[in-house]
Amino acid sequence: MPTRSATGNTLPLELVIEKLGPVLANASIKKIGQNVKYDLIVLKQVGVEVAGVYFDTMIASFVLNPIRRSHGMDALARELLDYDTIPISDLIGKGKSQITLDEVELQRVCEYAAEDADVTWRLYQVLSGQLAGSPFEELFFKTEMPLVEVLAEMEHNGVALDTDILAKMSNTMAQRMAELTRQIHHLAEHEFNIDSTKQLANVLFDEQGLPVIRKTKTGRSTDADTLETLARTTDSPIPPLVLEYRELAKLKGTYVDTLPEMICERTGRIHASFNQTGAVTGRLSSSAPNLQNVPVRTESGRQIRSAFVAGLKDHTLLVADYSQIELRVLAHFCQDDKLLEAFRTGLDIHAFVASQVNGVPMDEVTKEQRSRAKAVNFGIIYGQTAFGLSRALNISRSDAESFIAEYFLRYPRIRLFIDECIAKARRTGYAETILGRRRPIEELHSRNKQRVAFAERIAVNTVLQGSAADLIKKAMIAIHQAIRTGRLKSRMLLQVHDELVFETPKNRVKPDAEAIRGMMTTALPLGLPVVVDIATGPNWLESK
DNA sequence: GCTAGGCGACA
DNA sequence: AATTGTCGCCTAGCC
Repeated sequence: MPTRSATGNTLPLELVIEKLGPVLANASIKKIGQNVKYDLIVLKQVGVEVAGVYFDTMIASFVLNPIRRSHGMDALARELLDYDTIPISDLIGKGKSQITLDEVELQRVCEYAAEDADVTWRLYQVLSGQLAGSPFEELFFKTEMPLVEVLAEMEHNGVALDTDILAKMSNTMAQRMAELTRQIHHLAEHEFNIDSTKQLANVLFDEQGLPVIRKTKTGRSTDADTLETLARTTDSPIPPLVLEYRELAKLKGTYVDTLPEMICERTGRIHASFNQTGAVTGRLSSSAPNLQNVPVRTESGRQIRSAFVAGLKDHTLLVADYSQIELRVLAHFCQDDKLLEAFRTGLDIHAFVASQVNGVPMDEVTKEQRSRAKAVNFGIIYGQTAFGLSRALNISRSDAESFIAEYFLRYPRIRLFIDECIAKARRTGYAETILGRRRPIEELHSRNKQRVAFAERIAVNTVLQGSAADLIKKAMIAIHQAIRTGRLKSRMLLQVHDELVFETPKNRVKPDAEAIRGMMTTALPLGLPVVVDIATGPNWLESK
């Protein structure tokens, strides 16, 4: 049964369904136009390109458009289209050839959307039959599909930005960068482009005669690690200046000067895209702009968060984040008694592990011991080796080895879980999350040892990262439902993997916070406490 | 204009 | 070789 696409070309249904499997397994398909404004761009591209390059994307919109329709999202799409006239051409202009939409083209885009919705609605009905009773039923019908609407609403809500704060930061940073530039050029005894790693390497390693620490694929590394080593081990004054310059350049270029340009004229807010299949593990991704990597680690970076504000009168931002969620998921899967016990009694998990591994009481754990335990805890999630740990902690490899050995001695069931993840992936060809989301993993049978090791790390990490993603998606759907029924007065603005940001009426903070906490902690039954920390404040910095 | 590489922001 | 998953800025080099 061939299905007519938006462009009038034929697309065999069998092919569509064949394609859908990997989407559900969240394989290699990178782009799904699941958000309204992006969908329309995609349709425009499909109209221009036909089902070639943009094939995968088109499939995705086939699946997702009808859901929007069934939830009355078409009005939302029209509303967004209105103000997205300019961003559409902007976005296309970014990577593709420049296209400016005039009135006529805009009309055509709308027609494509309508026609596509008709076709995909029929397709969806067929797919429903295909998927009913399949292993993907819960994941597809109860999670990913309902989430489409949640994401559409989040994108529609947008987040308010205080541009005055950023403008002031920009000025301060520009001054400091000019001063750093002057100093660096003076020390190098000539001007050069500090942003160019190639030119910087020439200055540092050729002209200044500093030792090469590490090589990249094409040259000599000048990354932060390298510059820190140079700052520590040589008496050249240049590396620390470059480090400071780099930090400022990154913040200014990526956030401080760029975010204000992304403000929608009509709404006065930033409407990022939350991409539903942007990550192979089942996590969301965010783009245009990416609001999932807004700085928080360094003090100057953190300040950028103060520009994200509650944009409605008598509202506050409310931030709810899962505490140690991936470690809790690990505890859920491996059922290690000591780990479960630690979470059930609400202990500081890193300090607890440190006390176990070092054989000292909890209250005698040093900062050093705790931070090592923390690094190992994260390392487990990433499939770390002794070499990797030694580098991360700046300790000897043998120390790292003995620490890891001691760790697995204390937590044998974690070792068992890791081995089972790998064995299962080898047997079935995929890693599987708590909701049955699958990620195909091919390289476990490779003859290349390095690739096998990589595949093994993926096999473990995907289960943990993906299950945590499943959990928060479930929570988002529940919360969205409560918002729809009016039980909650908050609006969902952002998702940052283990964190949700809301805009909440000030007089509703208490009831909404408790309801949100309740839905986040019970989104899926893990068999151990799930802890959610909640904070409020006038901006994203002070809500912590 | 487009792409690859280096780098670095986040969980 | 050496810890998972993303997005995006900037440069350099090719067309």
